[in-house]
Amino acid sequence: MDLCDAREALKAKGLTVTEQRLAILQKIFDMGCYFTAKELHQALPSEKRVDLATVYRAVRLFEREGLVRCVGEIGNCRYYAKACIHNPPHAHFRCEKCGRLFCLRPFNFDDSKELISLAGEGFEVRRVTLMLEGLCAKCRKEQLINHEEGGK
Amino acid sequence: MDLCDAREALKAKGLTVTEQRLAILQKIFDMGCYFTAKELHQALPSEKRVDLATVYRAVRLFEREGLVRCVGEIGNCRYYAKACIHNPPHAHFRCEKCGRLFCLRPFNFDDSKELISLAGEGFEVRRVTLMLEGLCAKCRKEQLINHEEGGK
DNA sequence: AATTAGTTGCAAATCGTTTGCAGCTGGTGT
DNA sequence: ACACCAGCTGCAAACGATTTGCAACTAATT
Repeated sequence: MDLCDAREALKAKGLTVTEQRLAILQKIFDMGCYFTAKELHQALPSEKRVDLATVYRAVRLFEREGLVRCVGEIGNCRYYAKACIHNPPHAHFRCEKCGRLFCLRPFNFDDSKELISLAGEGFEVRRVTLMLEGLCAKCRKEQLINHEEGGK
Repeated sequence: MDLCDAREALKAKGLTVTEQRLAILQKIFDMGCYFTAKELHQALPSEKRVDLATVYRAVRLFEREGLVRCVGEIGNCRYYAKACIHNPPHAHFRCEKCGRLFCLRPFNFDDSKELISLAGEGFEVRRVTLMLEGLCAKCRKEQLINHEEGGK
């Protein structure tokens, strides 16, 4: 199943359809690669007055239902992405300098036997989070330039 | 360098040697696979009266200096491990049921060209965090048993 | 339309972590 | 041994993301 219509998705999961959930889920479908609960909340039209707590509750619910998945935790804040065949699991790169998060080329979850086999016998792997950290190309270049200038 | 003596390690890094840092770093060397700042704080002898804030500051400092590394963030809390050749980077598994964290067999950071190559040209990868999540063997077994009983 | 289980908004609570600040201490030069 | 000062520490308060209690509201069912 790979629904892009919020109402259909909620119904398919047997969830109560409310205005707030529709707005939140539709926004999730419209969002780019990843988002935080706060970004989601801010992206919602303010006249709808969806409470931040409601956004958190909805995201948690959608995560349990497999409509959304957590792609990483940075600082004390969680990043989510819509879970659908158009957005397969993939690694992320976080720049220590500018803080930006980059989506990397997908690693195939099912084929990545090697990653999953890291877990021992009897373990059930439901999620793999792969986060790389360091300097992005832009910040690395800037740092090199600064070093040169400083070294003169 | 792979020091196991707290005082030597601090000196080698050019850091001020204080009673508190000695106690904290020595405890880190004595700790098992991973620890949180709070666990570290609680593990310290209470008569020393090392403040929790001091522990946080020390851990952050040690991380910057490469004595310690962050192995993952779960919920809003960070897990650290001592960084030394006896404790090479390795994946972790977190059980969704019991919350336990397991150390998995190490993946070789230097050899894992494949993981690092996920980042694009020009990116500098300084850290790789690989976290698997799901059910540990014990919780999985318990769940199977419960399902059987429930299905009778 | 009545019922009810589930949902929402609001405010307050949590929890890990960070920070401001005044007092203390380690390391250096005398 | 002494004085000095940058850097640490303890304390309490601040912070930011997330969760929760509760009373009012609403979707789905009868």
